[in-house]
Amino acid sequence: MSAVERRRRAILELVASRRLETQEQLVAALVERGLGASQASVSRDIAALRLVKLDGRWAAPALAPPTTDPNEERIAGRLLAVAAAGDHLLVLSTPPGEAQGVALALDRLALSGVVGTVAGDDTIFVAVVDGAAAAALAGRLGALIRGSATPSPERA
Amino acid sequence: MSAVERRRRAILELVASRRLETQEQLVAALVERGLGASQASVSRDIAALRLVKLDGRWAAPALAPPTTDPNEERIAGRLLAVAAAGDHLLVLSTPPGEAQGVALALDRLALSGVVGTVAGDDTIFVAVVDGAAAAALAGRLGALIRGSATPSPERA
DNA sequence: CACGAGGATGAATAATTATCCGATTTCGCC
DNA sequence: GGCGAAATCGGATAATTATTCATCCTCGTG
Repeated sequence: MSAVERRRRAILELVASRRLETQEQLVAALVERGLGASQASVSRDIAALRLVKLDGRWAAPALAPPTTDPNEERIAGRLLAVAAAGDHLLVLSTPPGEAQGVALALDRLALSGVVGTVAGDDTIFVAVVDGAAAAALAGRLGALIRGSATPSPERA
Repeated sequence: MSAVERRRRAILELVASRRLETQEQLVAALVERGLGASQASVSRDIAALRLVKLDGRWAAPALAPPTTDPNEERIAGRLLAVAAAGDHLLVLSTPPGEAQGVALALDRLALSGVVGTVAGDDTIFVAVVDGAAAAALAGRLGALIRGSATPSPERA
Protein backbone atom coordinates (compact mmCIF):
# COMPACT_ATOMS: atom_id res chain seq x y z
CA MET A 1 0.00 0.00 0.00
CA SER A 2 1.45 3.29 -1.03
CA ALA A 3 2.23 5.92 1.54
CA VAL A 4 -0.41 8.15 0.04
CA GLU A 5 -3.03 5.52 0.42
CA ARG A 6 -2.01 4.72 3.97
CA ARG A 7 -2.25 8.38 4.84
CA ARG A 8 -5.61 8.78 3.17
CA ARG A 9 -7.06 5.85 4.99
CA ALA A 10 -5.78 7.23 8.24
CA ILE A 11 -7.46 10.49 7.38
CA LEU A 12 -10.76 8.74 6.79
CA GLU A 13 -10.44 7.01 10.10
CA LEU A 14 -9.48 10.13 11.97
CA VAL A 15 -12.18 12.22 10.46
CA ALA A 16 -14.78 9.60 11.23
CA SER A 17 -13.69 9.26 14.81
CA ARG A 18 -12.76 12.64 16.14
CA ARG A 19 -13.55 16.26 15.77
CA LEU A 20 -10.90 17.81 13.57
CA GLU A 21 -11.48 21.43 12.79
CA THR A 22 -8.57 22.40 10.63
CA GLN A 23 -6.16 20.77 8.27
CA GLU A 24 -3.40 21.62 10.71
CA GLN A 25 -5.12 19.54 13.35
CA LEU A 26 -5.33 16.74 10.87
CA VAL A 27 -1.63 17.07 10.20
CA ALA A 28 -0.97 16.86 13.93
CA ALA A 29 -3.19 13.80 14.27
CA LEU A 30 -1.34 12.14 11.43
CA VAL A 31 1.98 12.87 13.06
CA GLU A 32 0.72 11.17 16.22
CA ARG A 33 0.24 8.10 14.11
CA GLY A 34 3.69 8.35 12.67
CA LEU A 35 2.39 9.52 9.33
CA GLY A 36 3.95 12.83 8.52
CA ALA A 37 2.51 15.21 6.00
CA SER A 38 2.35 18.89 5.26
CA GLN A 39 -0.84 20.90 5.26
CA ALA A 40 -0.44 21.10 1.50
CA SER A 41 -0.63 17.34 1.15
CA VAL A 42 -3.56 17.11 3.48
CA SER A 43 -5.36 19.70 1.43
CA ARG A 44 -4.82 17.55 -1.63
CA ASP A 45 -5.91 14.42 0.19
CA ILE A 46 -9.08 16.10 1.31
CA ALA A 47 -9.91 17.00 -2.24
CA ALA A 48 -9.19 13.47 -3.39
CA LEU A 49 -11.33 11.93 -0.66
CA ARG A 50 -13.98 14.54 -1.28
CA LEU A 51 -14.21 15.37 2.37
CA VAL A 52 -16.22 18.33 3.35
CA LYS A 53 -16.16 20.90 6.11
CA LEU A 54 -19.49 20.81 7.85
CA ASP A 55 -20.32 22.56 11.09
CA GLY A 56 -16.75 23.62 11.42
CA ARG A 57 -15.27 20.19 11.23
CA TRP A 58 -14.00 17.93 8.51
CA ALA A 59 -16.41 15.17 7.76
CA ALA A 60 -16.69 12.14 5.58
CA PRO A 61 -18.69 12.66 2.45
CA ALA A 62 -22.39 12.03 2.61
CA LEU A 63 -22.48 10.77 -0.89
CA ALA A 64 -25.43 10.46 -3.08
CA PRO A 65 -24.69 8.27 -6.04
CA PRO A 66 -23.34 10.44 -8.85
CA THR A 67 -25.07 8.34 -11.43
CA THR A 68 -27.26 9.94 -14.00
CA ASP A 69 -30.71 9.00 -12.95
CA PRO A 70 -33.04 8.08 -15.83
CA ASN A 71 -35.88 9.74 -13.96
CA GLU A 72 -33.89 12.90 -13.90
CA GLU A 73 -33.27 12.73 -17.62
CA ARG A 74 -36.93 12.23 -18.25
CA ILE A 75 -37.72 15.34 -16.29
CA ALA A 76 -34.96 17.30 -17.97
CA GLY A 77 -36.38 16.53 -21.37
CA ARG A 78 -39.95 17.51 -20.61
CA LEU A 79 -40.00 20.22 -18.06
CA LEU A 80 -40.78 23.64 -19.47
CA ALA A 81 -40.98 25.97 -16.52
CA VAL A 82 -40.91 26.20 -12.77
CA ALA A 83 -42.67 28.76 -10.63
CA ALA A 84 -42.92 29.12 -6.90
CA ALA A 85 -46.33 29.77 -5.43
CA GLY A 86 -45.80 30.51 -1.80
CA ASP A 87 -43.60 28.60 0.56
CA HIS A 88 -45.15 25.22 0.12
CA LEU A 89 -45.99 24.93 -3.51
CA LEU A 90 -44.13 24.78 -6.77
CA VAL A 91 -45.92 24.79 -10.10
CA LEU A 92 -44.29 23.04 -13.03
CA SER A 93 -45.23 23.17 -16.67
CA THR A 94 -44.80 20.44 -19.25
CA PRO A 95 -45.92 19.90 -22.81
CA PRO A 96 -49.56 18.76 -23.12
CA GLY A 97 -50.14 15.25 -21.88
CA GLU A 98 -46.72 14.95 -20.27
CA ALA A 99 -47.49 16.05 -16.74
CA GLN A 100 -48.39 12.62 -15.40
CA GLY A 101 -45.17 11.09 -16.62
CA VAL A 102 -42.99 13.87 -15.37
CA ALA A 103 -44.68 13.83 -11.97
CA LEU A 104 -44.07 10.12 -11.74
CA ALA A 105 -40.42 10.59 -12.54
CA LEU A 106 -40.25 13.35 -9.98
CA ASP A 107 -41.76 11.12 -7.33
CA ARG A 108 -39.26 8.45 -8.13
CA LEU A 109 -36.40 10.84 -7.57
CA ALA A 110 -37.53 10.95 -3.97
CA LEU A 111 -36.09 14.38 -3.42
CA SER A 112 -35.78 15.69 0.06
CA GLY A 113 -38.35 18.25 1.06
CA VAL A 114 -40.92 17.05 -1.46
CA VAL A 115 -44.17 16.14 0.24
CA GLY A 116 -46.16 15.10 -2.76
CA THR A 117 -47.19 15.91 -6.31
CA VAL A 118 -50.45 16.21 -8.24
CA ALA A 119 -50.41 16.23 -12.00
CA GLY A 120 -52.95 17.38 -14.51
CA ASP A 121 -52.41 17.36 -18.25
CA ASP A 122 -49.62 19.88 -18.60
CA THR A 123 -49.22 21.17 -15.07
CA ILE A 124 -47.84 19.71 -11.88
CA PHE A 125 -48.22 20.94 -8.36
CA VAL A 126 -45.43 19.96 -6.05
CA ALA A 127 -45.98 20.36 -2.35
CA VAL A 128 -42.83 20.98 -0.36
CA VAL A 129 -42.13 21.13 3.34
CA ASP A 130 -40.98 24.72 3.51
CA GLY A 131 -39.70 27.72 1.65
CA ALA A 132 -36.10 26.58 1.83
CA ALA A 133 -36.99 23.29 0.22
CA ALA A 134 -38.99 25.17 -2.40
CA ALA A 135 -36.03 27.38 -3.18
CA ALA A 136 -33.61 24.50 -3.39
CA LEU A 137 -35.91 22.44 -5.58
CA ALA A 138 -36.70 25.38 -7.82
CA GLY A 139 -32.99 25.92 -8.33
CA ARG A 140 -32.42 22.32 -9.10
CA LEU A 141 -35.28 21.98 -11.54
CA GLY A 142 -34.24 25.23 -13.14
CA ALA A 143 -30.83 23.75 -13.74
CA LEU A 144 -32.44 20.68 -15.25
CA ILE A 145 -34.41 22.81 -17.66
CA ARG A 146 -31.32 24.67 -18.71
CA GLY A 147 -29.42 21.44 -18.95
CA SER A 148 -26.70 22.47 -16.56
CA ALA A 149 -24.83 19.81 -14.70
CA THR A 150 -26.64 19.00 -11.50
CA PRO A 151 -24.80 19.50 -8.24
CA SER A 152 -24.64 16.89 -5.54
CA PRO A 153 -28.15 15.51 -5.61
CA GLU A 154 -29.33 15.95 -2.04
CA ARG A 155 -31.66 13.03 -1.83
CA ALA A 156 -34.19 12.33 0.84
CA MET B 1 -40.27 37.28 4.83
CA SER B 2 -37.19 38.83 6.31
CA ALA B 3 -34.39 40.00 4.12
CA VAL B 4 -32.15 37.35 5.56
CA GLU B 5 -34.55 34.66 4.67
CA ARG B 6 -35.06 35.96 1.18
CA ARG B 7 -31.34 36.02 0.65
CA ARG B 8 -30.87 32.55 2.02
CA ARG B 9 -33.51 31.11 -0.23
CA ALA B 10 -31.92 32.78 -3.18
CA ILE B 11 -28.65 31.22 -2.15
CA LEU B 12 -30.22 27.78 -2.06
CA GLU B 13 -31.64 28.32 -5.49
CA LEU B 14 -28.43 29.65 -6.92
CA VAL B 15 -26.31 26.94 -5.46
CA ALA B 16 -28.67 24.27 -6.73
CA SER B 17 -28.72 25.68 -10.21
CA ARG B 18 -25.29 26.93 -11.09
CA ARG B 19 -21.68 26.33 -10.44
CA LEU B 20 -20.56 28.85 -7.87
CA GLU B 21 -17.00 28.42 -6.78
CA THR B 22 -16.44 31.16 -4.27
CA GLN B 23 -18.45 33.23 -1.89
CA GLU B 24 -17.55 36.26 -3.96
CA GLN B 25 -19.26 34.67 -6.95
CA LEU B 26 -22.24 34.07 -4.79
CA VAL B 27 -22.23 37.70 -3.75
CA ALA B 28 -22.14 38.70 -7.40
CA ALA B 29 -24.99 36.35 -8.24
CA LEU B 30 -27.05 37.81 -5.43
CA VAL B 31 -26.38 41.30 -6.68
CA GLU B 32 -27.68 40.24 -10.10
CA ARG B 33 -30.91 39.39 -8.36
CA GLY B 34 -31.02 42.67 -6.59
CA LEU B 35 -30.10 41.15 -3.28
CA GLY B 36 -27.00 42.82 -1.98
CA ALA B 37 -24.78 41.29 0.62
CA SER B 38 -21.18 41.25 1.68
CA GLN B 39 -18.98 38.21 1.61
CA ALA B 40 -19.20 38.23 5.39
CA SER B 41 -22.94 37.79 5.33
CA VAL B 42 -22.73 35.09 2.72
CA SER B 43 -20.23 33.26 4.86
CA ARG B 44 -22.69 33.38 7.73
CA ASP B 45 -25.53 32.27 5.50
CA ILE B 46 -23.54 29.34 4.27
CA ALA B 47 -22.93 28.21 7.80
CA ALA B 48 -26.60 28.61 8.65
CA LEU B 49 -27.71 26.66 5.60
CA ARG B 50 -24.97 24.12 6.23
CA LEU B 51 -23.80 24.32 2.69
CA VAL B 52 -20.62 22.61 1.81
CA LYS B 53 -17.81 23.09 -0.66
CA LEU B 54 -17.50 19.95 -2.69
CA ASP B 55 -15.41 19.54 -5.80
CA GLY B 56 -14.55 23.19 -5.69
CA ARG B 57 -18.10 24.42 -5.72
CA TRP B 58 -20.68 25.28 -3.14
CA ALA B 59 -23.33 22.63 -2.87
CA ALA B 60 -26.54 21.95 -1.07
CA PRO B 61 -26.21 19.71 1.93
CA ALA B 62 -26.62 16.01 1.44
CA LEU B 63 -28.15 15.57 4.82
CA ALA B 64 -28.46 12.42 6.74
CA PRO B 65 -30.93 12.70 9.56
CA PRO B 66 -29.13 13.87 12.67
CA THR B 67 -31.29 11.71 14.87
CA THR B 68 -29.75 9.37 17.35
CA ASP B 69 -30.33 5.98 15.89
CA PRO B 70 -31.29 3.34 18.45
CA ASN B 71 -29.33 0.80 16.46
CA GLU B 72 -26.30 2.97 16.87
CA GLU B 73 -26.79 3.19 20.60
CA ARG B 74 -27.08 -0.52 20.84
CA ILE B 75 -23.80 -0.92 19.08
CA ALA B 76 -22.17 1.76 21.17
CA GLY B 77 -23.08 -0.05 24.36
CA ARG B 78 -21.80 -3.45 23.34
CA LEU B 79 -18.90 -3.07 21.03
CA LEU B 80 -15.56 -3.81 22.65
CA ALA B 81 -13.00 -3.54 19.90
CA VAL B 82 -12.50 -3.09 16.19
CA ALA B 83 -9.66 -4.44 14.12
CA ALA B 84 -9.01 -4.29 10.43
CA ALA B 85 -8.02 -7.48 8.69
CA GLY B 86 -7.03 -6.54 5.19
CA ASP B 87 -8.88 -4.23 2.91
CA HIS B 88 -12.16 -6.02 2.90
CA LEU B 89 -12.69 -7.24 6.41
CA LEU B 90 -13.21 -5.71 9.82
CA VAL B 91 -13.35 -7.85 12.94
CA LEU B 92 -15.42 -6.65 15.85
CA SER B 93 -15.50 -7.96 19.40
CA THR B 94 -18.44 -7.95 21.75
CA PRO B 95 -19.18 -9.45 25.15
CA PRO B 96 -20.08 -13.19 24.98
CA GLY B 97 -23.44 -13.83 23.41
CA GLU B 98 -23.86 -10.29 22.12
CA ALA B 99 -22.44 -10.64 18.66
CA GLN B 100 -25.68 -11.60 16.95
CA GLY B 101 -27.52 -8.63 18.34
CA VAL B 102 -24.82 -6.15 17.54
CA ALA B 103 -24.48 -7.49 14.02
CA LEU B 104 -28.18 -7.09 13.53
CA ALA B 105 -28.05 -3.50 14.73
CA LEU B 106 -25.10 -2.91 12.43
CA ASP B 107 -27.01 -4.28 9.47
CA ARG B 108 -29.91 -2.04 10.28
CA LEU B 109 -27.69 1.01 10.20
CA ALA B 110 -27.22 0.27 6.52
CA LEU B 111 -23.85 1.96 6.40
CA SER B 112 -22.30 2.71 3.09
CA GLY B 113 -19.49 0.42 2.08
CA VAL B 114 -20.70 -2.46 4.20
CA VAL B 115 -21.26 -5.55 2.12
CA GLY B 116 -22.39 -7.91 4.83
CA THR B 117 -21.78 -9.28 8.29
CA VAL B 118 -21.43 -12.69 9.93
CA ALA B 119 -21.68 -13.03 13.66
CA GLY B 120 -20.58 -15.79 16.03
CA ASP B 121 -20.92 -15.61 19.77
CA ASP B 122 -18.63 -12.72 20.59
CA THR B 123 -17.09 -11.87 17.23
CA ILE B 124 -18.42 -10.25 14.09
CA PHE B 125 -16.88 -10.20 10.66
CA VAL B 126 -17.86 -7.23 8.57
CA ALA B 127 -17.16 -7.38 4.87
CA VAL B 128 -16.58 -4.01 3.26
CA VAL B 129 -16.18 -2.93 -0.32
CA ASP B 130 -12.67 -1.54 -0.07
CA GLY B 131 -9.92 -0.27 2.15
CA ALA B 132 -11.26 3.24 2.23
CA ALA B 133 -14.62 2.00 3.46
CA ALA B 134 -12.82 -0.14 6.01
CA ALA B 135 -10.89 2.84 7.29
CA ALA B 136 -13.93 5.05 7.48
CA LEU B 137 -16.01 2.42 9.23
CA ALA B 138 -13.21 1.58 11.64
CA GLY B 139 -12.97 5.24 12.54
CA ARG B 140 -16.66 5.53 13.05
CA LEU B 141 -17.00 2.42 15.17
CA GLY B 142 -13.97 3.47 17.14
CA ALA B 143 -15.73 6.72 17.93
CA LEU B 144 -18.79 4.77 19.01
CA ILE B 145 -16.70 2.70 21.39
CA ARG B 146 -15.16 5.76 22.88
CA GLY B 147 -18.53 7.42 23.02
CA SER B 148 -17.49 10.46 21.01
CA ALA B 149 -20.08 12.33 19.08
CA THR B 150 -20.49 10.81 15.68
CA PRO B 151 -19.86 13.01 12.69
CA SER B 152 -22.22 13.30 9.80
CA PRO B 153 -23.43 9.75 9.44
CA GLU B 154 -22.63 8.93 5.84
CA ARG B 155 -25.37 6.46 5.18
CA ALA B 156 -25.71 4.16 2.26
C1' DC C 1 -42.15 58.96 20.42
C1' DA C 2 -38.12 57.50 23.19
C1' DC C 3 -35.83 53.75 24.67
C1' DG C 4 -33.29 49.39 24.90
C1' DA C 5 -32.39 44.50 23.58
C1' DG C 6 -31.21 41.55 20.09
C1' DG C 7 -30.19 40.57 15.57
C1' DA C 8 -28.03 41.73 11.24
C1' DT C 9 -24.57 44.11 8.68
C1' DG C 10 -20.07 45.47 6.41
C1' DA C 11 -15.16 46.75 6.61
C1' DA C 12 -11.17 45.12 8.13
C1' DT C 13 -8.57 41.48 9.34
C1' DA C 14 -7.33 36.96 11.13
C1' DA C 15 -7.47 32.29 10.03
C1' DT C 16 -7.63 28.72 6.97
C1' DT C 17 -7.13 26.41 2.61
C1' DA C 18 -5.55 25.91 -2.27
C1' DT C 19 -1.99 26.37 -5.55
C1' DC C 20 2.54 27.24 -7.69
C1' DC C 21 6.95 25.61 -8.35
C1' DG C 22 11.13 23.31 -7.89
C1' DA C 23 12.92 19.22 -5.64
C1' DT C 24 12.42 14.49 -4.65
C1' DT C 25 10.62 9.96 -4.86
C1' DT C 26 8.33 6.11 -7.00
C1' DC C 27 7.48 3.13 -10.64
C1' DG C 28 7.74 0.59 -14.85
C1' DC C 29 10.83 -0.92 -18.02
C1' DC C 30 15.07 -2.09 -20.19
C1' DG D 1 21.20 -1.32 -11.61
C1' DG D 2 20.05 2.63 -14.62
C1' DC D 3 16.83 5.39 -16.93
C1' DG D 4 12.92 8.58 -17.85
C1' DA D 5 8.07 9.70 -16.85
C1' DA D 6 4.91 10.53 -13.63
C1' DA D 7 3.48 11.09 -9.06
C1' DT D 8 4.21 13.19 -4.69
C1' DC D 9 6.07 16.39 -1.71
C1' DG D 10 6.92 20.74 1.10
C1' DG D 11 7.81 25.67 1.39
C1' DA D 12 6.11 29.75 0.17
C1' DT D 13 2.39 32.25 -1.12
C1' DA D 14 -2.00 33.40 -3.21
C1' DA D 15 -6.75 32.81 -2.61
C1' DT D 16 -10.58 32.09 0.06
C1' DT D 17 -13.32 31.99 4.18
C1' DA D 18 -14.38 33.06 9.14
C1' DT D 19 -14.47 36.31 12.76
C1' DT D 20 -14.09 40.61 15.15
C1' DC D 21 -15.89 44.87 16.17
C1' DA D 22 -18.40 48.92 15.76
C1' DT D 23 -22.58 50.32 13.86
C1' DC D 24 -27.09 50.08 12.22
C1' DC D 25 -31.78 48.21 11.95
C1' DT D 26 -36.05 46.23 13.89
C1' DC D 27 -39.22 45.55 17.16
C1' DG D 28 -41.61 45.51 21.36
C1' DT D 29 -42.50 48.41 25.43
C1' DG D 30 -43.45 52.20 28.27
